[in-house]
Order: sequence, then structure tokens, then C-alpha cells
Amino acid sequence: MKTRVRFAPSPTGPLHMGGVRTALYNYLYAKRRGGDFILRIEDTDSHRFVPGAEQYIIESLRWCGIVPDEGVGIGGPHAPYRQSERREIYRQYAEQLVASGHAYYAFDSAESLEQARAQAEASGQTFIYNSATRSAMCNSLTLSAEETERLLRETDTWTIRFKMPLGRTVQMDDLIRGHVEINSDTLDDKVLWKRADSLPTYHLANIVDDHLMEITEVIRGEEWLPSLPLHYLLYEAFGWQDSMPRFAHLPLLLKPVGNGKLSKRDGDKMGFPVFPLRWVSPTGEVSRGYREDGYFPEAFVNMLALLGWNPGTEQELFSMEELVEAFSLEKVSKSGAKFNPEKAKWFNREYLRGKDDAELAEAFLPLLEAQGVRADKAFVVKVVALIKERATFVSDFWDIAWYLFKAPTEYDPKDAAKFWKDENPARVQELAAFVRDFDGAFERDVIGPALEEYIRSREWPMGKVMNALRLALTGSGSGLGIADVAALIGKEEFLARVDRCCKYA
RNA sequence: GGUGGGUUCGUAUAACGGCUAGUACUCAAGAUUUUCAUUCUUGCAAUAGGAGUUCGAUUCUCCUACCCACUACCA
Repeated sequence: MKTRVRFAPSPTGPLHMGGVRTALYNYLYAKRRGGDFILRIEDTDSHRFVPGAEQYIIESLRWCGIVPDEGVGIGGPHAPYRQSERREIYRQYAEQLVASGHAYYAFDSAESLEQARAQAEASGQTFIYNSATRSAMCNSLTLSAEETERLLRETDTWTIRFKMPLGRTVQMDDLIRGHVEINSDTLDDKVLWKRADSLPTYHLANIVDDHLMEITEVIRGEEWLPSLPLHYLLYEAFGWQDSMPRFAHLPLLLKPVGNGKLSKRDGDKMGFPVFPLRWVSPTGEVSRGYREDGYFPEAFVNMLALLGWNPGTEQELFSMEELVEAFSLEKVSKSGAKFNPEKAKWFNREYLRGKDDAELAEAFLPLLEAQGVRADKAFVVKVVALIKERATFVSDFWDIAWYLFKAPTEYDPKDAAKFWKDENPARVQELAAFVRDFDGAFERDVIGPALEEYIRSREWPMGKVMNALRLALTGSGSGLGIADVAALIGKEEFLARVDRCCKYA
């Protein structure tokens, strides 16, 4: 049987990086087994629907290189893939369950449920709508057939609840957690059909769609583990247990410090993105994204892949193809993974170094333009080659190498005090004179050694003079090698900068 | 409160029940370099606690502690 997995987010806001990881693991699992990855949108909660969220999800997956084989935005043999467009499908299944005695109509008002809960709480107990209490509630099991008929006909305020069996030990198997069992008496009669918007709840829609779409493995977040027994029982009630998918519940992504799962707040507080892409909420609130923060999608994906999974080898850098090749659910860990923003940066640094100079130059060009600099592409390629080992993001380039594009107009006071003193200004001027008369090629490996040789011949202290010269050329006492700077800015600019610095002082 | 899940250096993780508990990030020190960064080398640092099974337990069992999730007509 062909492997078919799905990622089924709810469009209630931007896709969290934990969600991206779930999508990624699904994708990797499918591709490893030559199967299909399906994107299904679970928008059965009309109240929490957020405009733009679905497009955001699609765009995020695209940016990460997680390409669905079927689903919203792509289509496929099981279309539509948006649950709100499948509402007619679910109704019959919900009623089938009522007909077979696995579910029933419930007419309890929100107030009466509230009251039941309050009452239970007052006596120190928790109200559970199940075999222990359902006989005292208002539903098709307690009402006469006629009354039920009447209510169904005359009102539209009914729900369908699953009739949780009494005294069952549900035996479950999870691909990551192994065997899990639970007594059904601790579970409640979950609502399968909501009166609120005439739609199924997650549980019903999810099971029906996974069945209809021939899903073979359900890989989802750990927060779903508590509802796994209900899902098992639902498959059983439908008589679908033979084709029931296997389940894998992924560990949660936790906040970098302290306890609890990673939330949007943590990102804001600690200065890292929680979302793949920048998101502007309908109320205008902005959340930063990995893409806009300058992360390469490959780095983001690589980092995410290793948060909760390991290849069993010491390899850390993986292309998507390599991830597909190496991925297996057996190597997914059980415990939650604290996200480490520093490691995320490390991954980006590694990927930045691996990029070729022309590509990086291309990415740098717009930033130069924003700084009002017009630069020749070939020149930028040379600059990038020199600085990429010093950067984490392309956006670091300007701060690292701005002085290769324009002359400094100010000089770091501390460095100036340290280096622009004693004989040094005079020495730098003498060096400039030497450079003026220098008729060798103005290249790194020619002018560099020439300068060194001159300094040595004059028996000046190498470090002090070089730093004074650096100050003149770059405005700072630290940075790129003098030979590189000199070669890149050229003889004329070299002389002009020394001249300007001397006058400035 | 109830139910379920989890627990190896600060973090991510490795270790068929068997070497001195490995690797990466971070941090520190040293080397290299004209400075900074890079690079290289070295170092710091962990099996939550307690019983049990076993010749031997990070690994299996139980108890305790702690953490997390769920406990909606949300997903």
C-alpha cells in the first residue's frame, strides 16, 4: 500500500515553527517511502478563522521546500481538501454513527452544561459527560423517540456526541511512544457535530477525511495523544479498524528557557522568530519571520529537522534530499525539545559559507542599493568571498564591509586614541608616499607583501603601523586584512583616504 | 483535581544490558593572524532521587519528585 500522510493545519493564524516541523516530518516520511504528502486545511471552526492564514501556510511550506503532492492549492483525487468545502460529506457519517448506536443527539444548552460542571466542581469533582452522567442529561438516550424527533425537527440547537463505551481498556500503539492504554471511563462523550456552525468537530472530520483520503500514517503533535483513544474508537465504530492509519505523536517544541511550549511571546521577548514568515495579523500586529530575518530556508529546515530527530550519525548538515534519505520515525525522540536560537544561527552561518559568491553577491546587491551604493557585480563577488566567513546573515555584510564601498568619514575615537599617535601618522603618510610611487600590480598578494616589507625595512612595529593604516582606510582598528582592503579599494582611493585621515586629525 | 506522556552536560542529542558516558551549539583558555573575525588545539559540563532484577543498569521494573500536554459545541 502506498504511503500517504497529511499535514492538516487549522487556519487560525500564522503557522508556528513547530507546525512547520510537523509538516516537514510528514513530508520526509512520505518521500522516504516513495509516498504522497497531502495538505489538508481543517477549517471547521468558523469562529477562529483568520483571513490570510491559509495562504500563509501554503507560502510557508513553499518557502521551506515542503511541496505537497495533493491538497489545497494543488488539487488531487480526493478534492476538495478544505474541510469547510466538505461539510456535506461529514453529516452522513455523523448520522451513521447515531444509527449504529455509537453516537446520539444531545440537546443540552450551554447553560445546563455549565451548571452541571459548576455543580460537580462544588463537590470537588470534575464533570465528565459520559456513561456516568449522560442518563441525567438531555439527549436522545434519555428522551422519548417522539420528543427527540420533535426537537430535531423544531430546533437546530442539537449536537451529536460520541457514546463513549463503558469499562473499555483502549489499547493503542504509537510509532514513537510504543504501547499506550487507557480506560474509557476517564474519557468523555466528545461532541462530533457542533450545533454552533453546523460543522463536524476536528475529531469527526479528521477521522472521516483520513479514511477517505486513504491516509496510512498520522504524524502529528503530542498534544493530540490524549484524543488518540477517541480516534481509535471512532475507527472502530465506523468499522474501519482494518484500514486505520498508524499514529506517531511528535514531541513538542519548548521555549528556550524556562518551561512550557514555545509561544509567540517567547520570540518577541528573546529576539528570535517563532514563525517561518513575517506575519501581520488582521489587527496590524507584526510577528517576525525566519525568512525576513535572513535565514536561508535550507538552514531553517535543517535546524528544524534536528530538533527532535537525529540521524544516528554525527552528520549535522543535511540537504532536503539527504534528510529524506536519512529520516525515520524510530529516531524521533519522545521528550520535548527546547529550541536553541544560537544553534539556529550556527546552521545559517554554515549554509552561508556553503553558498557560492555570485549567489550571495546577488542577494547583497539590493542591500547595497538601499545604502545608496552603486557597485559592480564582479566587485561585490570579490567582497563577498572575503567576508562571508565573518557573517551569519547576508544582512551582516554591510556592517562588515561598508568601508569597501565608501570612505569613512569618522574614526573610532578609542581606536584613534590607541593607534593614531606618536610617530604613526607620519609613518602612515610615508607609507602613502611609498604606495604612490609603487608601480607593481595593486593586488592583494603584491601590495600586501610590499607594505610589510617596507614597514620591516624601516623597523617600525608592524602591528601599530598596520592598525594606524587600517584606521585611516576603514575608520576602525579592527576588520579585514589591510592587503585585502587596499586591493579592493584601489590605489587612488587608498591615497585619498590616508590624505583625508591626516587632515581630519 | 483527573487522565496521559516525558526526564543523559546550560541546550540539542549519542551510547544491541558491558571500554574513561561520545558529538554539536554556547562558554573559557591557548595557538595562528598586522587588528577583528575565521581556523586549529585544549578545557568546563550530564545519566532527577530511591528501591528492585542482573555478574553488570543511562538502558528493564516499581516508587517518589519534577516538567509537559489534554481535560471546549478550539484545533
